[in-house]
Amino acid sequence: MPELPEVETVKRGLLKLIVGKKIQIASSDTARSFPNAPADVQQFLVNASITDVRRRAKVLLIDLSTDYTLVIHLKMTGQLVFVDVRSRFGAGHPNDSLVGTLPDKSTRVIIKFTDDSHLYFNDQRKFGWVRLMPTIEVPNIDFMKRVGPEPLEPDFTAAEFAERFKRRARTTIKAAILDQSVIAGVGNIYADESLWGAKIHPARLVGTITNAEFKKLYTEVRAVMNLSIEKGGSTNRNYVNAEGKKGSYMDFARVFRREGLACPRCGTEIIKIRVAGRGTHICPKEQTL
DNA sequence: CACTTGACCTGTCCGC
DNA sequence: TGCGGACAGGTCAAGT
Repeated sequence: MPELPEVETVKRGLLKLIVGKKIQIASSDTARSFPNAPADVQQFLVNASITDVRRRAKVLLIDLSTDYTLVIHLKMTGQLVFVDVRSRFGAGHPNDSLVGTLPDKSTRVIIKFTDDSHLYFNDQRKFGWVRLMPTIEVPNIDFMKRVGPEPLEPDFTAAEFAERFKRRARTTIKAAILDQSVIAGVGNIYADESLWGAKIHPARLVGTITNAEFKKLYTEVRAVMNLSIEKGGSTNRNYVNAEGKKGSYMDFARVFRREGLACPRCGTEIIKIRVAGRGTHICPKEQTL
C-alpha cells in the first residue's frame, strides 16, 4: 500500500481539496468496506462538514464537525480520489480524465459533497477499510495503541530509533523495520531503499546491528521518506494521490524493483531475494550477512 | 512473550 | 489463447 509518504501525500491533497466541504450523501458497496451502522452514518456523517485531515502512521484521519472522524486504511491498493465535475486543476491534468469514470468496479465508498464534488474510496483488493468513530476514541483503537513513533517528527532521535528495535533483537532487521509497533510508516519499498542506503543486509539479525549502523539507518529512513514525500510518493502499481495523480519516487529508487540493474554506488547487479516473507531487493556486494 | 506463517482479495504476469 | 501458479505497496489471527 501506500506507505507513509503516499498517505502523507494524499493527506496534503485532501487538506486543500475537501476541508470546509459539507457531506450530502455517503454510500458504500458492502459493509466490509464501511461497516458502520446506517444510523451512525446518518447522524454523524451526513450533513457534517470536514474540519481537518490528519495522518498517523499509514492511517488517514478525516475530522468532522460532529466530533466524529473517518478513519481510513488504504492497505495495498486503496485510493482516495477527489473528483469535481468542474475542472479545478488546469488543462491536461489527470483529474479531468476521471470525471465520468468513477465510480467503477473497484469503488467501495462514495462521499458526495453539497457542491456536487465527490470523494471516492477505491480498493481493488478490498483489504482497506473506512470506520466512523468519535474523534476522541481514535487513539484507543488497537492499532493506535500499538503503533510506534512517527519517524519524521523533529524530536524523534537516533537514540530512540535504536532503542525501539531492542524488543525485536532475535528477528531480521527487515521484519523489525516493517513492524509498525517499532517505527510507524515504513513499508516494503522504503525498508529496502533505506537498508540499501545504510548498507545493511535485510536478513541480518537485529541483535547484530551496531550503534553506528542504527544511526545510519535512522538517517536513511528519514532521508528516503522525505525525498519520497517531495516526489509525491511511489507509484509501483496503482497508487494515486487525492487528485488522481501518480507519484514519481520510483524514478529515484535505488534498489526497489530494480533487480538485474546496476547498483548506483558500485555497479553490481541488484538481486531480488525473500526476507520476512516479502520480496526484497539488495546489492549483493555491499549488503552482506 | 517473540516470532513465523497463512489468510484476506483481485489482477497481472510468466512459463508451459 | 488458455491455464496454473506466483506475486503485489499491509496487517492480523493463529500457529510454533
